[in-house]
Amino acid sequence: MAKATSFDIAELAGVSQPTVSRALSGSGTVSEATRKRIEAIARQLNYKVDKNASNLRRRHSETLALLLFEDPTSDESMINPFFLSMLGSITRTCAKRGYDLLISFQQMSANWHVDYEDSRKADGLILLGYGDYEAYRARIDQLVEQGTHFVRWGSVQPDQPGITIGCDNVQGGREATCHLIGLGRRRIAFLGEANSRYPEFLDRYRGYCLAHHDAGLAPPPLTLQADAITTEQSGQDAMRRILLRGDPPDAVFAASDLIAIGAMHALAEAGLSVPGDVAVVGFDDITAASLANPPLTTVAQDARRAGEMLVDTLLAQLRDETVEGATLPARLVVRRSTGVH
Amino acid sequence: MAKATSFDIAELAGVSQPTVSRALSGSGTVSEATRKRIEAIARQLNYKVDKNASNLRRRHSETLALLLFEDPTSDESMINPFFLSMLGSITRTCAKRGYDLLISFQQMSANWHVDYEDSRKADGLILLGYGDYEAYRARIDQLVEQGTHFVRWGSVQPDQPGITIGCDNVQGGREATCHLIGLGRRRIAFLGEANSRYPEFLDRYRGYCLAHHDAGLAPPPLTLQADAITTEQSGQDAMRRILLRGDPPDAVFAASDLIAIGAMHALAEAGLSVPGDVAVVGFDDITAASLANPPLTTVAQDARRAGEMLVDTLLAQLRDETVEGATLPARLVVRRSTGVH
DNA sequence: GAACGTACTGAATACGTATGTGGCCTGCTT
DNA sequence: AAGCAGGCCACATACGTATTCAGTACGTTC
Repeated sequence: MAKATSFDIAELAGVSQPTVSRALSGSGTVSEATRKRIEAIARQLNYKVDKNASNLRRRHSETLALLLFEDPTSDESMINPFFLSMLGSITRTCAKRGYDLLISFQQMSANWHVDYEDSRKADGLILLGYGDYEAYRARIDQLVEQGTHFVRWGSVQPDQPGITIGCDNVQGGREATCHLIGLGRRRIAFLGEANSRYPEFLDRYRGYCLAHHDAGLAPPPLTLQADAITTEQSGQDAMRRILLRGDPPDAVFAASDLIAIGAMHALAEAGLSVPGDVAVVGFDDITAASLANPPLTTVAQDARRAGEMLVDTLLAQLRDETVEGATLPARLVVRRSTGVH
Repeated sequence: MAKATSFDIAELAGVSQPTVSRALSGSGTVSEATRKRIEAIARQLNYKVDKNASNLRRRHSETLALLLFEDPTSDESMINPFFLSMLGSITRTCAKRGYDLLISFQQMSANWHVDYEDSRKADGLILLGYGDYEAYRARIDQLVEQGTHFVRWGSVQPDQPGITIGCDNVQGGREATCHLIGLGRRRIAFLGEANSRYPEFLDRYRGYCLAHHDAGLAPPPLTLQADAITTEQSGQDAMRRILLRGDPPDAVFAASDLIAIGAMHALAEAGLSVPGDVAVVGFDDITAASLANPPLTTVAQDARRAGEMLVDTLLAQLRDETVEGATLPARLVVRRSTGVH
């Protein structure tokens, strides 16, 4: 049986096709009686508006596209857990607003930027992805230039093109470090790239430095810092390197939970206890943080709120409202890895 | 600047619109010279085929929809980690095959079933969701009746409507339990609903019983079984209940990793060591399993393979090929929670 | 009773692409 | 020289909906 069209309904109802369209979209001025009749027939025929035809005519798709980039180096099956938790919030917010969500995991090398809005598959784009901002800056510039509607999750910087929403990584790093200082720790290591490739990490590192300053302490020495990307293995390696330098730290602030968990493994290897010898704080509050042993103190980003804001900001932009980026507060979640019950 | 259409290109190239369409779709008989010319102009105008118009005309959308249901009871922000890992594989496979992916997290109460294919937003559906099969059986029947194209991940049963792909939960449960028996454990608890609401859990329970039979042991007593759904809290509660019955087990086979991790917390509370006093095995091999302390022995489902099979089976179905469900093997991953290094 | 507003509906058309059909041209066969 | 095949292309049209415009019928007002 072929799919029912609005013409089929029109014929059965003894009206014209436009009347059917008006009756079902609710907006038109259609008498109550004919509307009831049309709706009944539509239900009976299991009629659904053809989205393609409708989108073509109305020139938008009621669909957003979520583009998740990854470092080309990361394991193919592995997705950053924090983004996954945001995914839930984004899909739910889209559903609430009546939008569909297209999803795509892109390597940054692919030229995703030419696709979704240009081909009218989506009305706007949500860009998600840690990482090497400079590497895709050119593509973002292109999006701005083309007038593509998009929002981005990431580190909020003053001179960025486009709309960016992110959490306050500086404040998060500051609170985490402040917490450790408050516990009497004075040799606090930082694990995570402290250069400009990962703006989030850089901000967290700056918060770490600021906390030292706040407390009137000397800036932490570079011997207490080691580069790591956000994998468990990388965190473990970084921790090992610091321990090899001798004179171990009494606390660790890791730029992500995965790094922190890797670091805890390295500490266990070295016979150091957590939090007895070394207190550990992570960042992100992924599921595994509360499941770790001991449960990991961490800085939580509000994934639900973040997803909502991304969607709602993008929708506002589609309505041609003036929108701007935002910074969400980070929240310290204290668990046993810093020795507090 | 308005978007370029195939007419614009046609005019600039001095040909008709159909020729542009044929040149760009590659299929038509267009001379090499004009094709090159058209392609150059298209690139210059940043032309992209309008998907809505194209889909309308061709009557399919090159898009699949992934519908993820959840128990209405589960926490809104929490998504089963195993499905998240499958998500990565599904999106990537879709991308490889040239399909887009729509995603939606549905409560089972919503009437998702009326939507995606009927409105031509997607050519087919992938249904993902643990859980109470009976509760949405009626909807699946309706999908079959309507001739909707879909595949489902779940427990493979003989009399099911539609195409189902799943992992061999019986074999997985059998191997896990066999592993524990091989370690000399004889009082092996099972955590997870052993009734029919969750067919996967039921299968794992059957594997657990079969392993006892294989080894010539008596069927395990019901005092060693406790119901749990797949959350950490529920696992912890279930383990506590069993411990309260006295005469603690020397091993635990949990129907999911989250349950197992909860159980380990309960064991730690009770002062029992893992694996010394009690060996623990989970199911799913979620990320947190390897991060747990001690790292959790578990039964891995091959998420990458599963995602590929779901997509490819669905695509074959769309090509009107005869397809059938399949069962993927499960693989035991031994870690320290069962005391083996 | 004429003029007019109101409430509803139908005819026509546009959205942008893909494809069936038929025509023109060139080059070749007999 | 007539016919024929094949390569290349244009014309016309279909896909299913949303919207503009114009019309009809009816009630209202003076």
